[in-house]
Amino acid sequence: METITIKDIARTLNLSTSTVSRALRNSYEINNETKKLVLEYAEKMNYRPNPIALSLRDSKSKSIGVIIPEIANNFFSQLINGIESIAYNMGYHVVIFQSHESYEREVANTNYLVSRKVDGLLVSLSSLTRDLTHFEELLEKGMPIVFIDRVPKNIDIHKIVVDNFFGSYQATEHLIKTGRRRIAHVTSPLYLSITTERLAGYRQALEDNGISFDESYVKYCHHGGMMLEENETAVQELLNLPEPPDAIFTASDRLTTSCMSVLIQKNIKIPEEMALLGFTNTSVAELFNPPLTTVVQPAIDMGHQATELLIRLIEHPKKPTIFETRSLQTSLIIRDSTVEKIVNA
Amino acid sequence: METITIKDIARTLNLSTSTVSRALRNSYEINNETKKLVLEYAEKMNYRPNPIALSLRDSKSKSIGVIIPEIANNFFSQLINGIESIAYNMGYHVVIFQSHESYEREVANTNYLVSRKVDGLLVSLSSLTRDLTHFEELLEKGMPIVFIDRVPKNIDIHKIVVDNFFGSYQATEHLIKTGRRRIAHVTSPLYLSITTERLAGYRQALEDNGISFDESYVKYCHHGGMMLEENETAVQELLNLPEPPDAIFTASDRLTTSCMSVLIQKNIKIPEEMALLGFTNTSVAELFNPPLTTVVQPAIDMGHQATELLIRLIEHPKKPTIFETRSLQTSLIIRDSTVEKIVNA
DNA sequence: ATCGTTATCGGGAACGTTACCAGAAATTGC
DNA sequence: GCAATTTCTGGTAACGTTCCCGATAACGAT
Repeated sequence: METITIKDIARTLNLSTSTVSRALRNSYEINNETKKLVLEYAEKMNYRPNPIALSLRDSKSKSIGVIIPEIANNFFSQLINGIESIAYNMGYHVVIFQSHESYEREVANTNYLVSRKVDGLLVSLSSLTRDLTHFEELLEKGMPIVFIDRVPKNIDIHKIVVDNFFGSYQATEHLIKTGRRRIAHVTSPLYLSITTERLAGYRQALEDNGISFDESYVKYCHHGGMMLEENETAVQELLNLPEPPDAIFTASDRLTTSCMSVLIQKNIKIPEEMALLGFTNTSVAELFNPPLTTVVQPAIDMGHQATELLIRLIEHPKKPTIFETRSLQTSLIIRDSTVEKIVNA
Repeated sequence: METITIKDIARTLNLSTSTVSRALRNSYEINNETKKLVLEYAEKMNYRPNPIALSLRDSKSKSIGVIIPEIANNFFSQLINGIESIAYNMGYHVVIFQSHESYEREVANTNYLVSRKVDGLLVSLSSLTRDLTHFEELLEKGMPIVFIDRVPKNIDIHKIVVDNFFGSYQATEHLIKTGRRRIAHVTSPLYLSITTERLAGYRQALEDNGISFDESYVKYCHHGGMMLEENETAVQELLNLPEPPDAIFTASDRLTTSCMSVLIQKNIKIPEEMALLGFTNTSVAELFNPPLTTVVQPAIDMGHQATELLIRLIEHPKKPTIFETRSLQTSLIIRDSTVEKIVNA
């Protein structure tokens, strides 16, 4: 039962490949009986067009490439689910690559996907990506790209983001309203847009509430929480401060869980000694000890929107003048890690 | 800066495509100066061979397909990381597809990957897959396939599994030794091999310790924990028993967290009223309330072994007589969800 | 000088598909 | 009844690459 081709059909049916091809595409210029003949035989033989041949011919592949830092992270895996559901419905396939927060792998993945003739790219930057020429070149060639969440700064691009400023503002405000004054912020490297935006929201919330911003309360982790030691020292440095914080606000998924892990390990009571609140999409935040107050991003919806936009760009390649930015809302889910429970005396 | 082909090189260098092709492959029958000329020009123009054309020609793609239930699950995302690292080093690319525990999507993904000419397949069955003809056909055609974890029963195949019997036995024994007698088992559908093996280990441990097996303590969840309601009723039915269990042993990742979620929701104290122990690879089990005792599978190593085996099968297509089964060990990590803490009086 | 070798290169086919260009047969119009 | 049109089908090139088969020249060897 080898795979059957148009040539095979043509041979057994005594037709030319052109005729078979057109019959299969239901072309108007083919006799109905011939069509029926071909279609039935193709059906019987379980004919499937060879996508490789099609790709080679049309240099397009009906597939979109996804480059993300890592899939073992609920935000990104939910994002992928959002991407897949739309792509699937619109007849596109999704090819996923992880950069593992490495610039080199991001570049390698990009090159490979391009040579594989993906029709478009969905990208969330690695935390170590500072140089963007690999994407800029593609953009100039006209490759449709939509960036998600971790988007480049200072380039005109299509992007799907959340209102990081507000999400961060709201979170910080919540901490202030629940009585915290010395709020630390553990975040990603400054050259990522999400970092500056979240930092700005945090800072604004502090200042709007009469708390002066203190740079020593801000820690930047370059590996996005992938290296526990980095996180550990960040937290330790915070604890060593003359006035250690009474709350930590973490800016990304990994950072949040690894900070919590460090706090537990150091036997610091949450929320009594230290409130904890973080950006994360973990599905099990309510199982944590204590259940974790989180800023969650609409990952699935972001995937939907990004994919819709990308496929629109692919199928209607217009003048690339208007770059679209869609900004979605985060939601703050309050649980026990920021609110002291009233213990019965 | 369009992509450059062998033809382009041939034209500008006044050579034939054959010569250029051979020069690039460093063939012996090409003059060293010509070689140098071609190689330097190719380098300068950043020539990259078109993998699509190569695939079409050789009907192989230097890529392997992965079909798993879902990536938003730590076991599978760790598995993927294991797969990727080996594949990457051996020059293969990895194409990931999710079945979302749906038989239809598993079949669709399989067909697509085959038409995309992947050189081999790594598969972990969906929980709703009972018919295996889509894989059996491929096997007969000689497609290299290695199954992982959720493997078919009653077929001769290559597979990487864990010693489910022992993992389960050990877990159940731990529950017994910590004083539990009425141990429930929440698991996947019976037609999955992991289900019967884990069930057998559970049963054996009970009987070896003088506890008779009671079918009413076993609940099968067909959607692998994807549907919370199914889980909820399972737990509720256990609680409604004349003698409700004092421990629940869950057999898979999703099942474990969703059971815990139900228990918390019903305000049942863990481990005092109910011990909980489950198969899961979640990286945050220690953050849970209480920290969760888990049976963890060596997911990354399983990915390594499966990929090594698969690539060996791809590159050395021998007689398919000897089917290899590699069985790895699980490890029981004891935390508070099964051990009552001594509370200060 | 003729022939077999060696070194070096080009031509063409093939992988599976579609699009363009023709051409034959059938049908229409007058 | 003949030209014009419609209806249907076939041939071929092209996408990028490799490989098989020849071809050409130079070079000794006989």
